[in-house]
Amino acid sequence: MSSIAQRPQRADARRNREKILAAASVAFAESGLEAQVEDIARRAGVGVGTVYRHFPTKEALVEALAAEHFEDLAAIAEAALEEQGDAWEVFAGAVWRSANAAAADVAWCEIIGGHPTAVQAASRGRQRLAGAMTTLIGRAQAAGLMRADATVDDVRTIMCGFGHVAAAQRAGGALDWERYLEIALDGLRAR
Amino acid sequence: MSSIAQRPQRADARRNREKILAAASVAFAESGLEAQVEDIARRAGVGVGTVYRHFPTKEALVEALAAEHFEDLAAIAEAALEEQGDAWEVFAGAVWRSANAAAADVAWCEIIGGHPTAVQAASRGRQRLAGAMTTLIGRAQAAGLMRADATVDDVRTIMCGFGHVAAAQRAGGALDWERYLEIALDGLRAR
DNA sequence: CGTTAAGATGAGGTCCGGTTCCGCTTGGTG
DNA sequence: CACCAAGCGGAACCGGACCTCATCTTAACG
Repeated sequence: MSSIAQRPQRADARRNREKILAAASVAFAESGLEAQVEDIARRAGVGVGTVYRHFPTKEALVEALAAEHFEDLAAIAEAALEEQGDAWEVFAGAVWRSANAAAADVAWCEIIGGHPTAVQAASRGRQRLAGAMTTLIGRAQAAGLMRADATVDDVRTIMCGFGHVAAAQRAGGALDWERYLEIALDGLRAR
Repeated sequence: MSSIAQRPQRADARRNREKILAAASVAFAESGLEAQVEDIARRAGVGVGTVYRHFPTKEALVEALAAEHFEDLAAIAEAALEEQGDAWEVFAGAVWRSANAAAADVAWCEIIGGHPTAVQAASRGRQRLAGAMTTLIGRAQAAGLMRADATVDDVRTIMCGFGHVAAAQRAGGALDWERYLEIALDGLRAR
């Protein structure tokens, strides 16, 4: 059973996998999750067949990138755990940093906004993110700076709205995601 | 030139137009704007060709319904203009009523959320809505109950987020649009 | 009741985008 | 260097959704 010690992946294959991931990242950032597989292949300089050799389905590609993004968000939140000072500012800073990271990337906005495919996957990063956020929220509440009934889900909900506002803004709507966050975070503050 | 006084539209045609509009309304409410033309035709009890006779394109159908929805929202806001009492409560009440009207209708959420097609159209209703909202906001600010820098665009932004949160909620996410609105509106309140 | 043009129909055209598949290429190994 | 399986390419396939059109139906009017 455990004789799966096959010959390791060929070097060019490993390289192609990376190229595809990078190309997909760019394409999705520009065009959102409806970017086309053929476009991704072209950017990566490979044929569509190669993309499908590495990722059985377009959805798998999306999941891989979504997982990556959630890991990034988790890293931001975990870094905030180390910060000293006003607990509200630490929390809000983490949210702002997350938003800034995501805002320029259409697909990232869609993922945060709750795109069905992305919601399933990325459980590991999402859990790390939720864990760190819970702590940040707890501290801000303990300091009396955040409304006592706030939960991680509230933050998730706000970030869902954020994702779509940012996406709509990039699509040309006269919206402003920074303003959105300002208001929404104010709504989480203690009165 | 002005001899366009053709024979009036046939009675069955007028009836069919209404049936199509009603069917589309239901289908879109259930499945969102990606509901299929064939499904709409089936619900209306007509052939697809008939749908296309009345609406040159699916987009035209969406626009017609979007316009209707914005008129409804405008009516809600204008009704609020007549209300007496706490200016903040009047404003918030109008927003809550709008949200309640839209929340059960997937397409309505998508439209409010800033669906590209819908944004173009419906200019008349949107203007009425914006006008009434501006007055409501002004009154609440004059009473010192709303943050002084709030604008109609802020409300639009919040409602964009709302639309998507509500849509995501219907799609199964563990989100809660009522909680969302509670927080967002709190963010608009004067401190 | 006959005539006519508006209206209805729905099978099929067309386009689009994900996925497959088979013949060719190539890195790795003996 | 010879060999071969892993890997690659991209034309073809396929399903799904919007839309068209040639043919049939019927409301309206004299």
